[in-house]
Amino acid sequence: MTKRDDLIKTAFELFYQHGVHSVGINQILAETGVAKKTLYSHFASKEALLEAVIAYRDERFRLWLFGLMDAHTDPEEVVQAMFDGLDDWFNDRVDVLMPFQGCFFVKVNAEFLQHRVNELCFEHKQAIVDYLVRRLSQHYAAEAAQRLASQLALLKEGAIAQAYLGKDRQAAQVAWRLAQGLLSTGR
Amino acid sequence: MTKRDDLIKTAFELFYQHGVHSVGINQILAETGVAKKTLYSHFASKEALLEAVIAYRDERFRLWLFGLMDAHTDPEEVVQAMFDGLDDWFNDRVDVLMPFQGCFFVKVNAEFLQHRVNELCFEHKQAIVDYLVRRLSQHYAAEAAQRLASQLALLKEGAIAQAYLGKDRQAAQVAWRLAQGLLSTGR
DNA sequence: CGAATGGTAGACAGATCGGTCTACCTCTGT
DNA sequence: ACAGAGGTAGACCGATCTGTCTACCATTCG
Repeated sequence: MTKRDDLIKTAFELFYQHGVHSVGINQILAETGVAKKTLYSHFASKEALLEAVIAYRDERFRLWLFGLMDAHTDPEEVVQAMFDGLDDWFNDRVDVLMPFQGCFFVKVNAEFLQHRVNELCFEHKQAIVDYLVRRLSQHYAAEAAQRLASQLALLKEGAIAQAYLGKDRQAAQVAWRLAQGLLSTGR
Repeated sequence: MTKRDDLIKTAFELFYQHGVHSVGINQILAETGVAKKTLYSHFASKEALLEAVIAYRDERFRLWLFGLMDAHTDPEEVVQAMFDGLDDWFNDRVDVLMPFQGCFFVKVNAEFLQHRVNELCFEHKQAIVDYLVRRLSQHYAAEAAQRLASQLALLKEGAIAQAYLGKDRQAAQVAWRLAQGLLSTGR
């Protein structure tokens, strides 16, 4: 593992747990054992490091989630794979995502306003909606696929929020039950 | 308006928009025109001010939301009142809540870990679930009321998340459609 | 061998933070 | 008129922040 990767991974863990503004550069350096000059040779600023961290988490999360869903073709199974995955995440059965602390992008987004990172967080969420639309379009009309994707995204975000702040580790199952109603009735 | 109230209101607006750690005491003082000594005569620390801000927002939000829902008795109307209210909030038609910037409690919660304010944020969410259970218990069995409240809370949080980070101002209507399916089928 | 490269350790600068304290001003009640 | 209360303005303190810079060390390569 390169020092650059080590910095990104450690920064992610600290940002994820304590928030971006609560974590200092020196804390990240102490945790990794990397020298300050090395950090600033890889990243122009703390903000540049944060952007790399966002890209890192975005890639990890999407690869994990889409990997689960790619294994199915039936739309109900595709969607179930997502909520089953969320259930695993909420209950810390997914090593690659680190212990569950809510949605990293929601948390980062909460700390900034009219800032470049807000756009990056939005793009992550949008990429997941786009994937849902793409998969659902194989079995539904364009309009229905779009509507279903919006509804499923809402259920996914609701589940994450309830699992974290609401401390309901079974929120993914609640969301999945609601999603089943959607897929069967085609509301 | 007392200086104390002015401080709380201004601190809320700044914390809500930019995050707690991004806003300094001096910024709040400059905005209100209150002297630093006056602030520290009312609040022991920035953290104490934050706790007062949380209590302020909690009261305002609950009074607004419960006020809407208290006006109805039929469970479907009670729930519809909630999602109609959310729709008004997302589209800035509720002066008392300030321009929509997502859920204040979710944002504050994101900036702290194992901290007193996390508990306060949780209590706000719990108070709303408790209210839902109480209202639904008038027309449903205890178990069904509990299950419905969990589902509705998930839909509410999902709508807020989608409206803010997802930039979907119609998220409340999406959530309401899903809620209608719940109430009619009694799933 | 000896120069260059790329790392470490950490002092340092400049800004900003939360919080304290002094000095002054302006009302109010007697 | 005058004492006291409560406000303002802002200097000030120590801590901490991001980011720069110097000095040194280890490895590698000609």
